[in-house]
Formats: sequence, structure tokens, C-alpha cells
Amino acid sequence: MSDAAPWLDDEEMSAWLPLIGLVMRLPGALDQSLRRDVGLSHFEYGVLAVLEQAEDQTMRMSDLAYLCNGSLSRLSHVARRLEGDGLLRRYACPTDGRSTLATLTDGGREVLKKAAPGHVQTVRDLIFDEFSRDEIRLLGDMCRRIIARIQAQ
Amino acid sequence: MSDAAPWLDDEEMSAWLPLIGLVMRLPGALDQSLRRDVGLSHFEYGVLAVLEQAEDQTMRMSDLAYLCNGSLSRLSHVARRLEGDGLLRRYACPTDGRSTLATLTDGGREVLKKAAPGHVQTVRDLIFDEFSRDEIRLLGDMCRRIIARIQAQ
DNA sequence: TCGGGTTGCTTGATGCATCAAGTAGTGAAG
DNA sequence: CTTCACTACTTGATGCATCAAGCAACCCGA
Repeated sequence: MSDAAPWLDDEEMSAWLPLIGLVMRLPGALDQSLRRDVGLSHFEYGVLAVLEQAEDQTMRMSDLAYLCNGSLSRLSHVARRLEGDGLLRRYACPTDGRSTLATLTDGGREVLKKAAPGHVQTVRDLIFDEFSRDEIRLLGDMCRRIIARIQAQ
Repeated sequence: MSDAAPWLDDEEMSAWLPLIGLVMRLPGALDQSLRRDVGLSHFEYGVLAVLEQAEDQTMRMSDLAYLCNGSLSRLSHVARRLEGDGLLRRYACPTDGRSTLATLTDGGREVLKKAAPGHVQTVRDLIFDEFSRDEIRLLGDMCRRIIARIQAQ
């Protein structure tokens, strides 16, 4: 936390503007190809993708929400829709009656399989084709450091 | 554009996850303090802030939309609300009847003045206090390169 | 074992973003 | 001077995110 807070100088501004530009434009760019290919938003895709990597392809709602960078409320709404479309299923946790477990269905796996190649291509086109290995590591580190500060808020 | 599109490897994944984490969490973090302080979203604040820097504090809607990283439609809706709140005014462009010019009102300037210190503080807390000058330059460059690819889509 | 506090999740209302469609002005070819 | 395509913007409908409130289930101390 800085003591005084003078307005950003030119150098800072010429990093800040691109950063918010990125942050505001990337979600839309990611949504577009996924919507077109399989009718999912990037957030919905993320939910399924995280589930796929999970033990038994099953996860507590709150853990899922955290890993998907969204609120529990947002996830709850989205999970209702995805469940309605047969892409995941929810059931009460046997060991803790408060928790809900979400698990990927066969339909969900299929949609993921269908969506993945196009999505990966988009990600490569937008990010990884642009940078060297070293730059990629650096980018990841910087993002992690900012996230840590957001969490600390 | 890469030829094949194999799934991301571990190194790529450990940059990709933080990047989308950042992109999904930063907007909310920026909205929060602005909402609390002056009841504006970050996008609305951005519209006013860009106008303030403009020649005569006035700008064509489409140029404004571009600089604010949003669609013209989004800006149009937002401008209607901001105009309703007396923070900006719109009027027909005298030289091109298709264009609309938006200009900052005194009320808009006041709100900006009230919002700026807290917002700058947030931005410093989240970003600039974390990084050296060199890192900041680097971050800006990387974001610019990604944006260029998004635009090229 | 019972009360208060906490956790985990869902829901309904509100407000915002997005998309497609519509209107109107402009420029340029014929 | 008219028509056609294009640009600039607005609008209305839909669907999504967010917030506050609510409801169980759990935990823990007395």
C-alpha cells in the first residue's frame, strides 16, 4: 500500500491502458469461439473443464467456484443451466449435508471433447503463438502476483 | 497461427490459468471500490475518464467506444444512463449528421474528481506497488501484443 | 442437548451486456 | 438527382451476473 496516491505517470499509464484493454477484451474473444462452436460461454466451459480434471470428475460446488474464478452464486446459477442441459449432475455430499457435489456427465464429456480443439486453437492464436517460453513463464508469474493482491484485498 | 493444436502443456497451463484468473477477477475488484465510492462501474468511470482527456472533453460515440474497449451498443446504453444522471451530454455532430458527440458536464467532472483518488489507490495497490519500472514496461508490452492479436481476429 | 454462530448453497430481484434489427445520414456511381 | 451501399448510432428483447436474503446442516461451548 503506497502512502500518497498521485495520478499515474506516463509510463504507468502506458502499461495500465493495455492491461485494462486486455482484461476487457479477452473474455469476449474467448466467449465468441466457444459460443459459435458449442453454445457455451467461457465460464461454462471452464466449469466443465475443471470438473474433467478433478478426482472422479467430481467436486464440491465451493471448490469449483474458487477454481473457476467465480462466486458461488454465479456457479449455482450456471450449474442449474448446465444440469438442465445434461452436462453435469449435482447431488448431496454424503459426508457433509451442507455441501453439494457436481459431477461431469457423459454429455458433458462429449461437449468438452467437441469444444476443446477450437478453444485451444483460439488460446494459441491469441497468446502462446505470440510469446517465447521465457515470456510465457514471466507472464504467468506477473498474473499470479496480481491475483495474490486481488485476493488480499 | 499454429498448424496443429495439441492441448496446452504444463508450462503453458501454469501461465494460462493465472492469466484467465486475472482477467476474470480484476474487473470485479475494480468495480467494487468505484461502486462503493461513487456508484459507478469501472466501465462507466472509464467513459468519463476518457472524455476528460479528450479535446474539449468531447468525443464521437464510436471513438469513445473504441477507447473504452466496448461496443458501440454498450456505450450507447451506458451513455443514456450517464446522461440521465447528468454526468455527460450528447448532441448531434454539426459536420456529420450520423455522428453523436458526447461531452462531459460539470457534474461529470465532479464525480470524476471525487472518484479518482480512491480508484488510483486501488490501481496502485493491485498493480503498481507490486512491480518495478522494468516489469511495468514489460507488462504493458505483453498486453499490447495480446490485444493486437485479439484485434486481428 | 441445546443455543448461537458459521458454513455451504440456492433463489429471486435488479440491473447490465449482448445481439439483431431498425433508422437515418452520407458518399459515390451512373 | 437518384439509387445503392455503407457508416453511425439507437433500441428492445433476451439472457447473464450480482446482490441480499434465506435455509439447512454443521460445529462447539456451556
